[in-house]
Amino acid sequence: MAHKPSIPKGTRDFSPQEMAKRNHIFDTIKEVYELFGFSQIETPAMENLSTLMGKYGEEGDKLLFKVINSGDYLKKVSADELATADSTKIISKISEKGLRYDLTVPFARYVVQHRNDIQFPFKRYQIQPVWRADRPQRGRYREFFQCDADVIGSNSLMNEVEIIQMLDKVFTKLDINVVIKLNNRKILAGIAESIGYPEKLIDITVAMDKIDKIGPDAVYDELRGKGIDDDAIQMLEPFMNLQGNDTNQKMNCLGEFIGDSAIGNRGMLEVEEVFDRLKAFDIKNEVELDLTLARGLSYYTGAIFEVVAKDAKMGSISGGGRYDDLTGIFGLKDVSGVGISFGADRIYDVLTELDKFPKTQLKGTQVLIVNFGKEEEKKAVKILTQLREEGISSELFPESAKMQKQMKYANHNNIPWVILAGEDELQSGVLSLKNMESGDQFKITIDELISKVK
RNA sequence: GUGGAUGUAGCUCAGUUGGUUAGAGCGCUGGUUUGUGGUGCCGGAAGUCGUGGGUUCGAGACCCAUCUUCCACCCCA
Repeated sequence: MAHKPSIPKGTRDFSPQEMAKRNHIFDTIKEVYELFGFSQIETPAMENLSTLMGKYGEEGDKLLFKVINSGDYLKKVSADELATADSTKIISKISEKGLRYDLTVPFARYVVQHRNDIQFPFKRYQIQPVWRADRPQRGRYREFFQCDADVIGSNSLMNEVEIIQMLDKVFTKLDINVVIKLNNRKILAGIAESIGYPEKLIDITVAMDKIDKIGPDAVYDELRGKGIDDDAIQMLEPFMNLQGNDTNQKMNCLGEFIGDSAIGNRGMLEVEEVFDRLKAFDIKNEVELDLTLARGLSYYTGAIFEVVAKDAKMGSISGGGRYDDLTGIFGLKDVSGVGISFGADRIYDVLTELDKFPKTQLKGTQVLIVNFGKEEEKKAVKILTQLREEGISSELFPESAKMQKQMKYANHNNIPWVILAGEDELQSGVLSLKNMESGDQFKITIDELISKVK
């Protein structure tokens, strides 16, 4: 090898062992989604750039991977334009496709495009990779999988409640202790309104969101930097300091604060209703009203969710919210949706850190038949076929290699049973079966073997 | 995108103020009287020291660039 081949920054290969673990995560999520009545769709890796641009804020546009046009892609660019070296201007001429940044926007596009075939409310789930041209770090990749579930075409807060149940169920099944954080964009809007800066909603919420990380003083500094005056900042203080999980206290404090804001009040009512409806269900994990939870995506309009693992240092491992008009941008008005996304790659990292992957061997080959040579192979093939017909994953070593090599192969691949069918066994008509874990070996007939391994 | 670290056998890492043929453990591989893996013993292969330049009589060590990974910021799953 002259130069070792490599893969692009922030992308990864997955080994068979890793795939077994990843599938454990995907299967768990899928199972819960289907249990709640969601059905699966897929959309292309590439979307038209016009579908993606402007949906994720200014930062998001920068993080989009653009796909350069095929053929002579510079043909449409004049020499003058090229000379300006203005990449933002030129990009629109040389690229009209981009890799999807998330699954929600492509879904909105899907809903609008197929509106006549869809029966609302439409509950779909989607498990596919997304791409972001971010700088990679731990738990942060340029290609990663999202596992989305959305209900579109229903305003009922029952959907929010179901989503919280699904979050709870998935993380309970995966054995990760989490805090499910809940907030509402309308409350945040009420706060911005009450301190006199309704137009600074995004700046205020982005700053508030960081309180856990950088502390109140740094948040106030950032707000000042955004042009919020000290009086307004002072008004924020009381509930910036509201910690813990006392929902009533938070709501009371909030009521006094944003009582005059119509939108704020609506947000409070929504949150109250969600908590109220939630009482009818047995939720295993903590559900916390977190008034500082903001979430960057600009399309959220109501409930917002975020899930954080209690026992691992990792950003959010799941997030979502309600968006009242995502399809509006694509020409379909007044269709509200609410959804969540599990970050499978981060969940993988958390499970690895906490050593929480199931210990029981994830299903692989159960039986290896040792290959003793041409003659014995004929009998071995029959046994192999019989085992497979019984639904037992089994393989015959493809060549009559040394016994040591074949045993090592079984060992390395965690194959629990090895069948020895050599000259002796063919004579006597019984097989030798070896348990690779205990090392025990005994004579057995094929039928006994099948019932034992099955 | 901004700032800071990192990169030596497949993996985890040693490598002294620049000085002969670059080391260990694990893994891999061969043997241990040829029908038995995972534990023992003996042997072996394996590295253009991330890549490309430069300084020097001499560079794995120093300088520059570039890439990767990691860390902080931004933002986020």
